[in-house]
Amino acid sequence: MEIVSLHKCLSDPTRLRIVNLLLRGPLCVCELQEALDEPQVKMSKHIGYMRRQGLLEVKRKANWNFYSISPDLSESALASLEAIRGGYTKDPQLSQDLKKLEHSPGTACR
Amino acid sequence: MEIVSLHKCLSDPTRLRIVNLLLRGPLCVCELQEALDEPQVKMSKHIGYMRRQGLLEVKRKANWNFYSISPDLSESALASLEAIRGGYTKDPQLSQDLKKLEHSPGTACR
DNA sequence: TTAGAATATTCTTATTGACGTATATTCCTC
DNA sequence: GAGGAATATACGTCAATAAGAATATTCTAA
Repeated sequence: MEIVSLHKCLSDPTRLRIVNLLLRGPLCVCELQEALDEPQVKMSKHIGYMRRQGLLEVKRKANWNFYSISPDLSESALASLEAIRGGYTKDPQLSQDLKKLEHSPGTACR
Repeated sequence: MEIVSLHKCLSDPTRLRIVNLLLRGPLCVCELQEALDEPQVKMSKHIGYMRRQGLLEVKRKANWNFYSISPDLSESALASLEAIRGGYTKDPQLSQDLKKLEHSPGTACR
């Protein structure tokens, strides 16, 4: 994955929030949607963007698409992502998203 | 500095090249220009962009503007930049820029 | 005080990106 | 195989960005 492409993925608030959650493990679109409380089309398009850039990969299970950070990333790319995971949890929005995800009442996809 | 703003700065090839060089220390515009071999206006505008975002700071010395990575960055932001410094020197363009900078025949600003 | 060097800004144009509405696709279940 | 749930795509619009040409600004030095 291109360095520039990685940072393009991280340069939008919604995408940053998505990546922040996916750093904890694969999630289905509906889980992301619930955690971020954003319209379906918005989520889908940002996810599609990151998929085209090679940052995300998808696995289909029955009716649900589970997305995760691509396992093919370079060390450098992973280091950039770790910077988010580690430090940016101080960001109120990002940490709130994580809380909401943890306390989510369980969605149909699990 | 906003997380998103930092990544916007890193999401353009020219800006990435500039940051890559500035991670080694302050440089004057003409040095950057020579190392990257890009038109003056292009350099100036990208530098201005990063300055407005809070990533760069400037110190004027006589006729020259020396730019450097802002010292006010958060730990997280610094970690993101370290990811570039450390790993992305594998990138042919970025490492070539560094070489060209080191072997530069000395510009008037020094 | 003028010429010139270093750098920034303005203007225009073309491209990309973000968003919403509506619609399509895919798969499951009955 | 029809209906519905989960997700993606198409289309139109508007804002942001990138690039080059031309011009402006700021400082130095003679």
